[in-house]
Amino acid sequence: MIYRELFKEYHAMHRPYMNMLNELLSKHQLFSSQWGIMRTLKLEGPKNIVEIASIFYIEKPSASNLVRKLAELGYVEAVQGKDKREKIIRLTQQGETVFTEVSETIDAFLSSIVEGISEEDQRTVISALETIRKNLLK
Amino acid sequence: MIYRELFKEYHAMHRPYMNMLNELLSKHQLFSSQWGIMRTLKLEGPKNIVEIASIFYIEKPSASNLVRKLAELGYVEAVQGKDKREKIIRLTQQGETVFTEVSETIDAFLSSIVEGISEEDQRTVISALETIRKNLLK
DNA sequence: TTAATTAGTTAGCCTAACTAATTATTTATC
DNA sequence: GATAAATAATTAGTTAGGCTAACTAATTAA
Repeated sequence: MIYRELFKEYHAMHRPYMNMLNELLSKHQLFSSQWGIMRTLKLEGPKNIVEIASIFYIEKPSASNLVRKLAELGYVEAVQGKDKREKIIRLTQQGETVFTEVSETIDAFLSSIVEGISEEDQRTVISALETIRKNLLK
Repeated sequence: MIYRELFKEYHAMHRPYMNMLNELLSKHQLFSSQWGIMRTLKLEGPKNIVEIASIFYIEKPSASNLVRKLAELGYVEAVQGKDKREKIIRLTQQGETVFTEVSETIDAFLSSIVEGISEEDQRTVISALETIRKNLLK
């Protein structure tokens, strides 16, 4: 029954975490969902809408909307692929610059909130969360 | 930089988890936020709106709304305290019954998704999440 | 007694998701 | 090669689940 406590603590930390994350991102007119997309585009390269939806386990219209907002901010742009229906989304130059800036803020924030957790324990957490996700998807 | 991976995995599992949880709860017209309140009232006894807001790190109007919806479902009721402004919220008889029923479903679900994670590792995760929450709140 | 505080609600806003239906294009089938 | 089926993306409309500002009613402090 220890898992009860696990998910209780999970829910307890979620809102304070999201609130703080969004507060930090708001200085750049960003929200966590949009930031997630920027991070993915930076680390994994350009992606189309279907790919973005699948990476974040959201529906296409949700992904499409988030990308539209990022494009309005000037942080991403679409290039047409071979397939004329497809929009390949990538960071703009401005997006790259903002990413670098925000990345520092977020890194400082994240490293501050894991203070007191050993690297070994962090690895255990990663592996546990991964197991949970995989159990959910099967 | 291992914390980057930790929060990446955190976000990756969050949506599949919430989707499944809400799907299970929907059979009883419940959502995860409402379920959280029912669980708290069951395990910790009656609470007023301010206490509920503080436990879930949400604002008073948000707590008030969630309680109103639970009351409309007939799962909770308010009794007046000594202070006439105060509403002390508790589970109704129907709420108790539903809690027991749903609890079984949710327990089965949660235990299925932690399959493959040792109890020791689960304790490590709990302790890590708790550390993060406390770092966030200081 | 009056001012400040507190509990709760109402109204209106926003993010972040969803489904259903539509358009444009590509791929598969006959 | 024509047509049917599938796919990429969008539009329109809905919802949960938060938020702030402003309010009423009751309590506490000055």
